[in-house]
This record gives sequence, C-alpha cells and structure tokens, in this order.
Amino acid sequence: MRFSNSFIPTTKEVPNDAVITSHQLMIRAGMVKALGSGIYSVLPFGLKVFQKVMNIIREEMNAIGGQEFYLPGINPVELWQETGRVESFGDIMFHIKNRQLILAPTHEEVITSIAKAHIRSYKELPQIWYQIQSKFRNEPRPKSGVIRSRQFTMKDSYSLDSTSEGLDKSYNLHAEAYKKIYTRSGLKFFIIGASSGAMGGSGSQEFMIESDAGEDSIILCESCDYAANLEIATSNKSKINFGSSKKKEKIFTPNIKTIDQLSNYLKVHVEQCAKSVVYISGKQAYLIMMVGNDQVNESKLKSVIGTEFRPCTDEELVELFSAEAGSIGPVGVSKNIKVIADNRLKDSTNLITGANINDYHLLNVDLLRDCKIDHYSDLRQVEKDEPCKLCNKQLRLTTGIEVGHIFKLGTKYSSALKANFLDENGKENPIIMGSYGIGVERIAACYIEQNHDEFGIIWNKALSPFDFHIIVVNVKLAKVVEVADNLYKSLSEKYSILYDDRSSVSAGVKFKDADLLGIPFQIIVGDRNLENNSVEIKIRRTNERIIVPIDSVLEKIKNIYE
RNA sequence: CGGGAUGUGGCUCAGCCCGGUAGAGCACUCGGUUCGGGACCGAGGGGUCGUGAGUUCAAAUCUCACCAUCCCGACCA
Repeated sequence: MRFSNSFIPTTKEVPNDAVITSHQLMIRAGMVKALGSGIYSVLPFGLKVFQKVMNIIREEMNAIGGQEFYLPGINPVELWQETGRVESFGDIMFHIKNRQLILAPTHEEVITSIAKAHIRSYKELPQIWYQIQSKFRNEPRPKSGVIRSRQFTMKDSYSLDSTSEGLDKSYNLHAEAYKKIYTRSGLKFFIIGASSGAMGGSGSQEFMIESDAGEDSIILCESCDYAANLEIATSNKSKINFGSSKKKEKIFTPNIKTIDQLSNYLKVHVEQCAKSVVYISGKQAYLIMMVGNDQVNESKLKSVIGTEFRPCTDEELVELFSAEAGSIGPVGVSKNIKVIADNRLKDSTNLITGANINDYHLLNVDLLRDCKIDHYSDLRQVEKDEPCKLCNKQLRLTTGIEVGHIFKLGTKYSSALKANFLDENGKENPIIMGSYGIGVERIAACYIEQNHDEFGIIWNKALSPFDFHIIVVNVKLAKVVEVADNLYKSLSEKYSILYDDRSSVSAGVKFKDADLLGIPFQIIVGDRNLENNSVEIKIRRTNERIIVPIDSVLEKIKNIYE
C-alpha cells in the first residue's frame, strides 16, 4: 500500500486526554480516534492490528474444535429477565428506550437459548461455540483508551457438556488455547486464580498482563507459581493462639476506637484484639470478626453470604448493639445477628473484643465459651510480603490488566432457561456450561504497553499491520524512485508492504513516522546507498541497520523475515 | 455516584488573577529554496473563546447553572 494514498493520520503531539502509553501511541499512530468517552472509531491501520489479533484467536479456537457464530448485539430484554441478569448487570447494561431490547454486554443468554432449541441428547455434546463481536457495557468510568471502553470487541466462547468431567476438559482446552493465543501475540502474561463474581459458577482463572495501568490487584509468589487475584488470594498467615482460657473481664477503655489505640492502651499485641465489623444485607445483619488489623475482603465476604451487602450505619449500630463503632463485639449479641469469624480466629481464647457498651472492652474472650460463632471462613485480605501458602516465601502485590477470563459456569444459565438434554438413562439434565472471554483491543493495547520505546510502537511479525515498510528517501531522483518502486512491486507478491512514497514530506518525517508506526522491518532506499547499488534494512526493535546490495536484496529480506 | 482538574483555530497551549482590537508553535494553502532523522524564507486561510443566563458602557476574563472530557475513588461479566 502506498502511503501517499493511505489514510494513516499520524501526529507528533498527543491529545491531552490520553494518559497511558498505549493510548497515546494508538492515537499518534492513527489507529483509533475517540468519538466520545469510551467510544472509539477504529481507523484502517488499527483495524489491521485488531484483525491480526482476531485471526490468531480464530485459528486457536478452531484448533480446539470451536465453531464460530455471529450473534445479535441487540437482545430481547425478556431473555435477560429469565436469568435474572437485568438486575445483576443493573446500570452496566444499555437499555433501548423505544423497544423492549438491550444491547448485549455478553452472550450467555443467546447461546443458551440456541442450545435449548437444538440440543436434545448427550450424543450431541460436547460443543464449543464462539463469536468475535462487539459487546456493549455502560461503564461508569471508561479509561485508558481502548482498555476500558463502552463498546469493545470480545471473543467469547461457550462450552456445552453433559458431564462435569467434560466441562473440565473443555475448560482446560480453552486454557491451553489461550496460552497459545497470548504467546503468539507476543504478550508476557500470567494466569491467576480469580473470583467468578456475578457470572456465577464454580471456578475461574484470569489471564493478566502486569501493568501500572492495571485495574486488578494481584498477589504473586516470587518463588513458586502461586498467583491469584487479591479478591480470592490467601496466604499462610497463621492462626492465632493466646493459650488456655482465662476469666473474662470487663474493662474501661475511654475513647478507644481503633485496634491500634486499644493495643497501645492495654499494652498487648494487636493480634490479641479481635475487630468486629458489621454489614447489612437486606434485613440481615452480619457481625464479621477479624484478627487485629486484618482487612475484610469484601469479595470473599460476598461469596460467603451470597448476596449484596453494605456497611452498617452508625445509627443502625446503636440500634443493634446499643453501642457505637469501636466498642462492638460478639459477646451476648442478639440471635438475629449472624456472627461470621475469620479462619485465623477459629476457637481462639483470651481475645479482647468490644463489650457492646460504649468505652468498654472485654478481656479474655473465649470464642467457644463466651459467644456463638455461626460460621468460620477465610475473609481476610492478603497483604504484601505475607508468606505464600504453597512455599512460604514472600508474596508480592502488583496490578494487572485482565486480557482473558475463563469460567466454569455449571448450570446457572441452562437451568434458568431450561436448556436440557437427555442422558444415557433417558433422564433430563441441564447442560453444563463454561464461558471464556478474550478482549481483542486489550491484547493490542497491552502489546503496545509491553513493546514500545521513546519513538513509537515496536510490532512483532504476528501483530504488525504490514510485513515491511519501504521508505523512499528522495522522490526527486528518478533512479531512487525506480529502485523503490521495483522493490515495492516484487516484495508485494509475497509480503504486505507499506510504501512511503510521499513527495510532500521530508525524509526526516518519514523516518519518524516509520518508527512511530513500528513495522518490524524498514527498507530504506536512498541515493547515498544507491551509489553503491545498495539499500538499507533497519530492524525496528534493535535499531540494527544492514546495508544490502540490490541484486541480493530479495534473498536477504527473505532470510531476515524468517 | 463522591473528590479534583480542564474546556480558547485540526493538535499542543498562552491570555483569565487585575474586564477594553483573540495570540504563539505545530498542521493546512500558495510561491520559492531545501532534500538521510519531525527543513527554511515569504505570503495566506481558518476561532459562536464548551452552552445558557447574569453583572457591566464593555466579558475569553467576574458570578451562577448546565454540558463535555480527563484524573483519583466507588463500581467492574
């Protein structure tokens, strides 16, 4: 393609809206153009990259037996009411005003409705169905360019199985396919255990890129392969033990509100103080007990109590406990209040807790003797530098961008929509499903985050919009143009070429644009080397320059490319 | 939704505090000179100063409301 006829609007300066590198470079390289907050037009140069990504995904999905669908982006709202997801998506889902339709944020419902209509027997399973299409989410705060936008391209696939062993197999096929997709795309990625959140289901993993621009907090072990989203991460922080049970006492603790104040005042270790935090879910109050300054991990709490919740207000505290924050505790609370304690507190003795009387605490509380704990669970948020639960080495806390997420859904959607099949015994069962998503634009953006320098993008062969970038340095010299034209023609037979034949800009502009656009190999045709019947090949990533005689240039290029 | 910032030509920004003819660089058009790392000279075109009210003889500038965008937080299949 001749640059002179192309629409590749490169810019020297960055719009002040773009903050992260990939966003800035995508705009400067003329890949995308913002239309509104979280809404982007994809321009030809960018589309070529996205198409490369989509083709890699398509090849790997086909390789595990996936079959591609094209599904509607507008869906009847009734379908989503049946699975309860109109409510669970809430404001994230776009609703069409003049029809009972929504813009699909994902496609479990549509896929399941197709399965319901056509799958009858276990003999028709398993199936892997996928699509690569636009999804719509009314993000409250779009950010970081195409990384979090309101319309984006996602490869979503869905596995349909008749057994849980089958689901495991489909899930693992996807995990392996995803590793190949990211590896082929040139991303440095890792896999973490993740929460399945509102998607439901029994297990899930995320594929992450480490990045300061990331929105997820991740716990990683430096010496083994433990890795988990902070939402579910656990560590080897041990249970507490304060010896055999002593006599409970009530003590005066004036104006003591925090665990740190309490431990200072009483000259005890913070971990001997048990913190009580209260949440409300619907009409139910939950008193959550944690060791010392351990933080409640609300994702874990949500999976324990199973519904949405909110912190208790100060007024409600007084109503429920006759005491204010800082003096709340588990001893003698109403039976209507559920008490859930973190695993570290299991059957602990000699704790210090609030007395449910302002300015008083209790010493030597024995959880077995003095109060009724309804349930113990892992509720604490892991902190950095804690010991790994697998190898006991230090854990690291970092942030990442999610580029893929795989879920074992189970029968949540098939049950809701009655997508059943008959098993070997003629018994009707809901189809066992998995769902597996990859963000197309995110792969491209994350690649740029990981592969750029001060001059621009550095594409690899897999994602580069073109194989070679030919630059003709001086278009006034007929001989130079002739050589470049011939090279363009002969290379075009086998490779995709961006040919910078522009007469309107100086050589310097062409060089800067070439580095910005980041095509891996530049072929520079200028009179300086032509005097020696040579052209120059520049490797974008290493800045290595190779002078090649014209008569061997095709062979040399072939070698360099492979 | 809470906190903060910004809105002036296509882009980056100055001007606003202290009201009085709307500016610079880049980009664009024309002419000329250059021609291997974002060239130079000359001449041009292009702006309802986010929108709407208000104060004032006079508003880009002061006041109020609204809108938009970005950042932090909340949220995030």
